[in-house]
Amino acid sequence: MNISEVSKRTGLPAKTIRYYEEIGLVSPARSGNGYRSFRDSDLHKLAFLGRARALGFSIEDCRNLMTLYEDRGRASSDVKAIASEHLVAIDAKLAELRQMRNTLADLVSSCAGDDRPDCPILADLAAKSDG
Amino acid sequence: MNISEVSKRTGLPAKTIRYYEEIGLVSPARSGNGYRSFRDSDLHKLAFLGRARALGFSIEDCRNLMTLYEDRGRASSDVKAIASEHLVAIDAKLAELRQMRNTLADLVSSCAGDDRPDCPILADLAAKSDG
DNA sequence: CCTTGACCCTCCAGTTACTGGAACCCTTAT
DNA sequence: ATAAGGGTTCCAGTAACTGGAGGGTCAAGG
Repeated sequence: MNISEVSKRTGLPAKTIRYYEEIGLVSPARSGNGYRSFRDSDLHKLAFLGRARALGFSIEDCRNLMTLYEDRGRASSDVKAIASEHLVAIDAKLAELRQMRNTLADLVSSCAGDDRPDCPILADLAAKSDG
Repeated sequence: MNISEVSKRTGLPAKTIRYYEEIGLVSPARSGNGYRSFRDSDLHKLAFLGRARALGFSIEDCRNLMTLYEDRGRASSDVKAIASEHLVAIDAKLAELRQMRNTLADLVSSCAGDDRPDCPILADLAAKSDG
């Protein structure tokens, strides 16, 4: 299977697939002309990676998850540990974003948005808290 | 005022302040010994930048906001446009993160997390949807 | 046989917003 | 003289790709 077919089936850009090979996440065979020749197992791996990435796992997390996936003697606690840590990070990010969103939404709604210069958004950004 | 004092007052790392100078966001004077010599206006600008960055605005947004801030003839609509666009982006990011969080939380809670290999997390990542 | 178009390849540079570190200068106190 | 604690520049690295140049390969059509 050539790269464009794999790209179509996994939803990953060909560039990304080449990149994943470069960093050792997959190792497709090569045919005589130098083209990458993907086996079903490669396709599988790439699909796995795509889903893990879609859940926000870092490449290193993905690498570790993949290793666990291929280790029949793994402990599910190792998988859960990675996922739980990621969940904590997501929650932190969410809290931060929500905070930003609230502040920003307040500012936006308080700004007239007309052709005059007065602007609570700029006023807030310029505010010195030290009185 | 030397850089460490500015760093202390703005909460920005000295490295970051130097970086902001490098990309033209501030232009502190120099004293005879080559040290950066920050005026109050520089401090002001840096504090402004720090707050804008804390709201998640990109450096380019910050640059534009700063320009508007210094333009007495600005229209508040221009400021509002930048902020609104950013708000939309934040909302999109929030939606994406929430989705990830929900899926991930489900997976985490369904995993025993013991020393056995069976793991719904890996099962989900490996799932082929094409039946 | 030649060309055209759709593939594929490698390699290099750029993205975002810093951060770490090396190597070195300035100032003040001991 | 030296040591501590500032400051300086410049280079490299981070995360995960993405874009583009320059160039082979392959199948079909004339």
